[in-house]
Amino acid sequence: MLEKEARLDPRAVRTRQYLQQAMGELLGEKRFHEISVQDITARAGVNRATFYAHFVDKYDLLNTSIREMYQNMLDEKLPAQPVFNRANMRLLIITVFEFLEGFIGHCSPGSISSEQGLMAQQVQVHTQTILRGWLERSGAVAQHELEAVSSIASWMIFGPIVQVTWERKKVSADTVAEQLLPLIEAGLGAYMHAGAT
Amino acid sequence: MLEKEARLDPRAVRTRQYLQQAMGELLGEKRFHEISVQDITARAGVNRATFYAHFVDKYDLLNTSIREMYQNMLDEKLPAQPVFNRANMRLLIITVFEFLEGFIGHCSPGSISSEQGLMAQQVQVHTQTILRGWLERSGAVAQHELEAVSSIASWMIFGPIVQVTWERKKVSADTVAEQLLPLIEAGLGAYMHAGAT
DNA sequence: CAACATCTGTTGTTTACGCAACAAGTGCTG
DNA sequence: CAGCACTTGTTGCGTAAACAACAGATGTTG
Repeated sequence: MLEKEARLDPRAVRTRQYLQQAMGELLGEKRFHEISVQDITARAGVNRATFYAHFVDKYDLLNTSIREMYQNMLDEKLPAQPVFNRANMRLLIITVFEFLEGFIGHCSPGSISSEQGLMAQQVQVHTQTILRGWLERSGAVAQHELEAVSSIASWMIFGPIVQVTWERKKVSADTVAEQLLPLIEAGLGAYMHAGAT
Repeated sequence: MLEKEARLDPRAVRTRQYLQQAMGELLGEKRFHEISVQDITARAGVNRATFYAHFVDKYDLLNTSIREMYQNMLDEKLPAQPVFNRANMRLLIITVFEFLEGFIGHCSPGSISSEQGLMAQQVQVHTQTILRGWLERSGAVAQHELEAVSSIASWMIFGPIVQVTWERKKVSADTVAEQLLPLIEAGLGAYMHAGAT
């Protein structure tokens, strides 16, 4: 992602950071449903009314945080203006895998907490949004097909990875990518850009 | 020190912390006279106009920071309401020694920078202020003698310690205290409280 | 020395945030 | 179920900080 268009007031930037950091700390101490907005703001040292100037509720805070962390990881691994091609799909698969593993990899098998469910959902939705952008940039899909194709593509990546991650199978991100790419190409190769980047 | 009487607005507390932390970082990178208020506020992420809402200039910031750090160390080592007695003088000597050593102990012998000079001055002045408070609490000194006695007492502690520290002699805080206490008692024993605490 | 770049100290205005309070909602307990 | 403690979402007001701009001061350079 390029430089933000409008510079945010440093105070607002800071406040959001405090709130997000507080949420992260509290999630390490108790379950999501046990955490109140009061807890978050007290931990962050921010007035509770200020919380509502930035987020609708604690779900909004969590979802936003997850999306931003995921997007930061994508920004690190992918080119600045990715198109829908094999190389970028590979990088995306690896990123999704590593991101999910980072969250789920620390739980006992079969245990799915509400925060993990929420987190997984955010990753899927955001992955779809990203793919939609890629497809639009490539111009290989008709406008009315964008939603369908991006949804299918995201689930082809997301579904198998979620299953592998939740079942705690010992596989590497590269292995997963090598297994998924041929299948994705078989189904969506028609929309793929032939060139690099 | 007991709980502050009026709760400071958390925003102001934070801003001061940022500024003080920025000063500390910059002092590790360049000399005091090379540091501008602009540098400090940029590092702290605080608007320059805000700096002047809290401090008169960069000297004020440095002096205040030194005094607060020193006072924090004193608060850790001394009882809540110290009186002018042998035990507390001993603790004070140890604290002064350790505080000065913490700043000066990392320089080459004979090298006295302007920040160290400023820092030493703050310690002497603050030590005198503290001793004045002790004497006043003990009631063993007439009002018109408070300044003189507290000044003498502070220099009897401060002077020898500064010399030892600057000359880089390898002595412990306890050793210095054992050497200074008899001399201080000989000179100021008449004002000392006999009891503990 | 004049010109210039940089910094300082200040000012008025705008913006984000702190605070106290309130009504309503939620969960727990006897 | 009623009572209670706690939380939520919101509001109006006051406060601290951000911002842009200005005049003056300071240090450097040709």
